[in-house]
Amino acid sequence: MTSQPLFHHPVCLLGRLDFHVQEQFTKVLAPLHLQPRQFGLLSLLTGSDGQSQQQLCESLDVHRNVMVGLVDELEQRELVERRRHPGDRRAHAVHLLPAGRALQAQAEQLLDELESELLGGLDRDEVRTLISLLQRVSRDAGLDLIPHPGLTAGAPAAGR
Amino acid sequence: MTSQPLFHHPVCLLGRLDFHVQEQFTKVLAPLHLQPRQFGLLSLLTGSDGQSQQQLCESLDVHRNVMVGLVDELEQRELVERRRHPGDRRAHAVHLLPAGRALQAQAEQLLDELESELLGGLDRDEVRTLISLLQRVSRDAGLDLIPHPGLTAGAPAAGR
DNA sequence: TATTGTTATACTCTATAACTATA
DNA sequence: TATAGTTATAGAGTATAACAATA
Repeated sequence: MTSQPLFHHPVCLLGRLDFHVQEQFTKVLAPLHLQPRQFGLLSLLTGSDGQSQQQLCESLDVHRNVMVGLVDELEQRELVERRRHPGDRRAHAVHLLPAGRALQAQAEQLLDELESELLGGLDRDEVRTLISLLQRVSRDAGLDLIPHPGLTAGAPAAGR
Repeated sequence: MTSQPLFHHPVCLLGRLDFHVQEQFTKVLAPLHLQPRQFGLLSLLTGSDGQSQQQLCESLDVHRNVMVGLVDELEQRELVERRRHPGDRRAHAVHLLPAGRALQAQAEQLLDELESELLGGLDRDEVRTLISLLQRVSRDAGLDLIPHPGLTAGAPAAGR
């Protein structure tokens, strides 16, 4: 036993790396007063504005009570706005405001820089390989990486 | 924008996958009444018995107050034992008891099975590549994967 | 003076349940 | 009856500080 057996386990390796990465991610976003999940929320809206809180919950994998607080804070800061949902009067349609779009772009740039640092030791092909392998494992585990409606089965599966 | 932009980010992809993986890991260990960190603790002792709580803290990346509780429970279950530390009377030397060694082996087998499931969609080379890439990124980030003393620099670096 | 282990306290996060208004 | 959003409450988990024994 010359080297640490614990981190021969992919599960442990993944756990330790992710812990560090999420910590860095949180630190990078802190000056923008954004939590990672709030960044995720803004990013989802960038892709498809006006989703209900329930839809956002499923994509972000948080409970709906938590979503209330996330949207509350973003709405107070006028980054996001609750409007009437067309077609379901129980639901709110969450819309991105200009300041929210701008902040998301800013955050995304910081994230890109962080990822450049984290993956700086790998070349382009290795980065592509790593992402592709993580995506495959995720999909095999049944995680929705493309939570858009209407893509139930046989989706185009970009880059696999 | 046809596919979800959030999970093009390695940081988000890693986070979501790890969340799922750690959840599965926790479920798999539950019948043994072991938390992932307790498994980690037992595994560290398997590699090198009699470490101080402080040493275990650094390897597992938990605070020393948390370690007290982890060892407490394992000691109550007679999986582990606190003995006098030779050379430092402030410290405790944590030793693995036979039942602890047996339980660790059992847990490790369950973990191996989980990993086979999780990585079942990849072939041998792909698994090796994934682990190797994760290890490189971890090392580049300064994470100690081989926390053994005396291996400060120029370690053999298995599989890199 | 610094460090190991320990305990107590406060704070954050999360999970559960209940409620309302709609469907 | 079931669902979207909200609120309140309790529990788990975490971080901070303080303490005794030893270095």
